[in-house]
Amino acid sequence: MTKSSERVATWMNLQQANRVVESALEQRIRSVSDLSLAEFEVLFRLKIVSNRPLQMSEIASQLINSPSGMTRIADRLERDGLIERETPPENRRVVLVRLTAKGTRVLAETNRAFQEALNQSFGAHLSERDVAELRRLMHSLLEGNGAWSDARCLLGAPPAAID
Amino acid sequence: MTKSSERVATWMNLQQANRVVESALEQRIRSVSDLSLAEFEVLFRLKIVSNRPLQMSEIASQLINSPSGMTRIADRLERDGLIERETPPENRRVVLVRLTAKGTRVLAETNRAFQEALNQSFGAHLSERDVAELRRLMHSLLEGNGAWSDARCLLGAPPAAID
DNA sequence: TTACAACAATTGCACTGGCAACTGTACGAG
DNA sequence: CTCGTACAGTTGCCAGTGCAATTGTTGTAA
Repeated sequence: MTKSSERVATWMNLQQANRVVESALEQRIRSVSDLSLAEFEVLFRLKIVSNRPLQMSEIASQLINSPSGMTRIADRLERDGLIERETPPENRRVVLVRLTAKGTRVLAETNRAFQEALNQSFGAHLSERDVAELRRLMHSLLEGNGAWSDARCLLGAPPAAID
Repeated sequence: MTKSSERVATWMNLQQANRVVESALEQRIRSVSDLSLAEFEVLFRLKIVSNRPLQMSEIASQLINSPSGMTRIADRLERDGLIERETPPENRRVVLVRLTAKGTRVLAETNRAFQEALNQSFGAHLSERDVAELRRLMHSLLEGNGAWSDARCLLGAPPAAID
């Protein structure tokens, strides 16, 4: 197989793997809550990755979706009472997003299902070593495309416990 | 870092890498044609992966999108004169999709851009060895999630030349 | 002070894609 | 033969998302 077609195949498999895992996670999350994967990820960022109120743009850049998309997701989460928006007086341009008590509770419950599904997806045929190797490769891929940012990952930051 | 949070980080990086590469490819393709990435992939399957007319459902299962989604994409491609639909007399349930001459031409042009973008995305920081390793991992991941199918990849089938 | 550029977020609009319901076809059981 | 079921594809409808334009805010230069 040529170098070029090897890359095509790899790209296709990457895409497929992503979709398969994504849909497994989405299904599992929906089975225990009303959250979409995107909504869950926002809550996850707020509590487990950062554990502090975040600006809309911070969350958006971490998840690589457009500002407008972020606004929509926040709309839904706010409507359901899982987050609160607040513009700080010292900079009235920004909007800080924080979890509500309900949001924290729902996240904790949903996170259990998420972790289960994740362990199932990655644990099934991948050794711990494989996972580490995979992460290294993703790291390289992101760097190579100028998309690496420490803020975007959990690097070195163990997740905060959920109370 | 715990085993669990390692997996979370890996999953997030996988997702990010996928999005970054996807958007790079999409942009590059759009810069030389009117095709979306999804539309390009259908043409690519028809000519380069299979090089024969395919049923709607065959293409859909390879790309893992819903039957209805496949119909919409085929609608657009047919409207633009890139593919033709034909129901064979021996089984009037199915619809065979084939490339038109125009479709073949557009694909050939667009494929050049696609390959360039792909080589740029994967070639930048990944050695040939890395790419092979990545593919192995994706293979495991798909198998572990019951989503492996030889039909879905290029395994062992060198791409046909585009005339 | 005023004018202007940069920035954060939101809104209007259009498009894509999925689910569920539907049409038409093939095939097996009785 | 005919009925019922499974199958392939399409359509109606709607949720999610991105782009471009807009609002409101901050900082800066004249």
